[in-house]
Amino acid sequence: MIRLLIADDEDLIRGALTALLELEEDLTVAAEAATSTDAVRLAREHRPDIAVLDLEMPPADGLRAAEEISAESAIKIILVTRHARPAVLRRALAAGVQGFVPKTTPATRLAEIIRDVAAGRRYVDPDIAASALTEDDCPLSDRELEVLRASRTGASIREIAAQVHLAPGTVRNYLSAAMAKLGVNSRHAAAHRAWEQGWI
Amino acid sequence: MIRLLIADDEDLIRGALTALLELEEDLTVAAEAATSTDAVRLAREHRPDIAVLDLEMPPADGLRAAEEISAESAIKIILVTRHARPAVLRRALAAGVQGFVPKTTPATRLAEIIRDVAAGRRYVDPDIAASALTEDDCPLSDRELEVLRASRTGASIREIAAQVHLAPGTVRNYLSAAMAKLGVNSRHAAAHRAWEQGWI
DNA sequence: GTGATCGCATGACATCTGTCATCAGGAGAC
DNA sequence: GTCTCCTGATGACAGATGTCATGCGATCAC
Repeated sequence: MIRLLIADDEDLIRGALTALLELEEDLTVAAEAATSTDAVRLAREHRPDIAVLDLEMPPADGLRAAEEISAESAIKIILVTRHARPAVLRRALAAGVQGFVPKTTPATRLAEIIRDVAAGRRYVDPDIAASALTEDDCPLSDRELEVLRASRTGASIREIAAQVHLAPGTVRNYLSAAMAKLGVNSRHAAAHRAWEQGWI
Repeated sequence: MIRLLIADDEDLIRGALTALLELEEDLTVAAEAATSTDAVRLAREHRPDIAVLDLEMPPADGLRAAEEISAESAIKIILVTRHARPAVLRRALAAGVQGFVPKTTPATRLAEIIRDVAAGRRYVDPDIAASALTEDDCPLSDRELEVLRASRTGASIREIAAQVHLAPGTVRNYLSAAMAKLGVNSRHAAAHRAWEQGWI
């Protein structure tokens, strides 16, 4: 019997996933978590074989939870995400996850993937993997990503500067560099583009 | 037996919901749709008792599908959404839906809600309904919403003007008015705020 | 040591944005 | 008819933003 931890912030989805997986003879849901912190705690308490984590989960995202769980245990991790971009996959693999499943995967496949991972194999969505190999990597530096992230809410240069503890002029330089790299001419367009690509 | 149409663009979620609902003795899933256009078509073909539609669904959103379905048939509609804001609820009720269910609803409740709606009652998430009654309505005019919508991707005034077929100066006026109403001082912050509120 | 590179900052300049006052043409109200 | 709204448009102005050249210190290779 493969024991699972299911983590998703949306009760409806989490419950539906649990129902789906409990239909399988060899799978059982040992615990459910609605937040990334709960996921880490419940993984520690219940020691499931596999943790199925949603990527989009407050307060820290599922990636952070995945890092923590795999750092302190041998629990295998399958990351489920709506925002399946090559960049996200890269980050997920770096965090030590064994499975990467976009929400566009047919529901019937999920149980098979779980069994695969339980058997020690890895699973990565083939489409995403293919794009990850061909697509360009993120050309932005850490600082550039940081200021772009801060500008997503429409903040002014001054506000961004305060947030990242830099001089306003410096912020403008980073934004300018990012805009040039992304081929746009406003930081808002740059932030939008970077978000689309899964870079921030 | 209550016959259902399930529409959600994410295969995994749709399949999980189907599994969840098929567990109930008196419910059966007659059709599944992955797009809003498919939802309309399958509703016409299969004549389910109730259509369970995800709000966030390409190409037109679930609201549009809900309008079309309820315009041409007596099929009852339950709208499921991640982005449950009072403004969205208002629009949903105007579109003629019988049930409004945020994805934070416990999975165990969904079947009960479906039975309620099938019995001719309405269901609206109580929290959202309460906020809808107390919270301020959207203060923005149609034009203001239109230009804000167009500015979400970080477009320049000139690009927005081209999109909405107005003079650049006029666009600036509308944006300025919207910014004043929302208490911010950049159109990007205004667009972000309006999006947060579910107005665009 | 020297030199190269990198991260952070500054200042000058042209352009874009946001604000505001104003105007022209319709649509209704009376 | 006149008067009043409303939508769309224009122009002027201040301030914010994007671009670019430059400076300064720390680090690293040699």
